[in-house]
Amino acid sequence: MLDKKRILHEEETIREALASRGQSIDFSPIKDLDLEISQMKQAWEALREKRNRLAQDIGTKKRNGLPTDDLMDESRTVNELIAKDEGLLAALESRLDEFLWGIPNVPRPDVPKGRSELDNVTVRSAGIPTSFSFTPKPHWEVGAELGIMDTEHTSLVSGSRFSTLIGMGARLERALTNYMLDLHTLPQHNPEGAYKEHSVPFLVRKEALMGTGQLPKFKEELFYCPEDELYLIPTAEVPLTNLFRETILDPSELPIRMVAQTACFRREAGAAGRDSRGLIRQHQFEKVELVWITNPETSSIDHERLTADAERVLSGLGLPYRVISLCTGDLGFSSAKTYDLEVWMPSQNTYREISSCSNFEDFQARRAQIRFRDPNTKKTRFVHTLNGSGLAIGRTVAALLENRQGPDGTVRIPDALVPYMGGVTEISPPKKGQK
RNA sequence: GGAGAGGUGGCCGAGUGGUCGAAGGCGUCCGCCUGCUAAGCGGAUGUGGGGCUAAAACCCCACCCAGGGUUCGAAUCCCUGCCUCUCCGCCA
Repeated sequence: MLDKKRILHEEETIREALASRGQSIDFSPIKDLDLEISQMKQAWEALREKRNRLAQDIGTKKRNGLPTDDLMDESRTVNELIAKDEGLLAALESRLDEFLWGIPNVPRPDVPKGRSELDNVTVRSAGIPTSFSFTPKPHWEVGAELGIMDTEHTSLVSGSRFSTLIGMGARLERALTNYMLDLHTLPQHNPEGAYKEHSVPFLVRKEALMGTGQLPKFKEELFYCPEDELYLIPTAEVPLTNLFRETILDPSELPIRMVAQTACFRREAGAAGRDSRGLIRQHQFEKVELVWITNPETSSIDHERLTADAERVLSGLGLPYRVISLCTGDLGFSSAKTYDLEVWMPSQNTYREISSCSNFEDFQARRAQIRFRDPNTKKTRFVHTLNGSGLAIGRTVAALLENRQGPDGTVRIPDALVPYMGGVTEISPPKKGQK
């Protein structure tokens, strides 16, 4: 959520900034509503003051045994006016809220301008696209031939966009999870500062999703359990960030670095037909998520650090990737700046997103009321929040199967992962007659 | 699922209809005292909004889990919801 005052004071700047992400928003309703609300509120407050006075006077008189009927009548009249104002105020405020909660974040000035993903800018790349002496297969074929991945039978169980990893496939997923968590949590891997591991709920309330920005606008993307009014998390960002909702932090606690491995659940409404095969776009996938709660003064540098932390996972696994800066038109609703990490996918002969690292500045903090006390002014300020995948596990499995496949279908395990695989260095196709 | 208890400021905790934004304690901050530390003494110390202001001081409104209700007046009474705890049952 944007600061209402900022909208009123820098209307033109913000209007232009939002236009750069393809949103044309007319702020005049906000101006009108705000004026109307503040006038009405002042009137309402004056009435409350009057009622408070009357109630006090009645108390005093009663104690002294004096009559109070006239004051009580007056108070009743005032109360009617108050009730009337309150009804009007509530209606106005909910209209203003609806407006404010639906406005996306303002891009940072250093975000490249553009209309769509075609205008995203490659910031750097690492490794070179894997070359093969044969035609590389898509990961679902590699996985099926290795007997480590199933979708056919799984669809009978859960429908489309679900899969089952089996044997070494499941082991690979577990190894990746542990590898990533170690990389982020162990001090020897993290000279800049280790992440604290969290194990969080997968079901959350509406308020948490409002806080991080998935609601109210993107309800159709979420799985929902109406009986209990709980939503399945689309990312660990939601429980992690909201862990600090409605808190005032001491600046010495910042930055807070958290990591959590969770399943993530997404309905993928509107993605019909896209990436329908394989592990790229599933209703449920594992992800290791990094979250920072940090100081506004350092959030920009912190964003670079967080991105570098996610990159270390890819380079550690020897996967070719590139970092792109999302242009204004491709930026997510809550984000002020986003780097996507894209891994090379040989079967598609292109890079595919495997991590998204964003700086939300105070957008989520304002929604979730996460603040800290500024030691200089002694006043509360909103923190900045950052998060990024470190990494999406399913997509990492896919990338490894594709980039490290051999002509006979054998997949070599990266050195860094071998200890986590119990010493296994490769996954080979089952011999004929075996399964 | 059944029975009961409870949710008050950073924390503990008092407060059952009016002078309560809330006693007392702890913590924190400032000052005094002190060779240093501790103790001691004095003072300050919630959040949001509005008015006034150069800025403060100051004044007003709201907030004692949330939402309703009763009342001239609610932290206090009633209802609903949420959450926590205890016991029983069930269960990974």
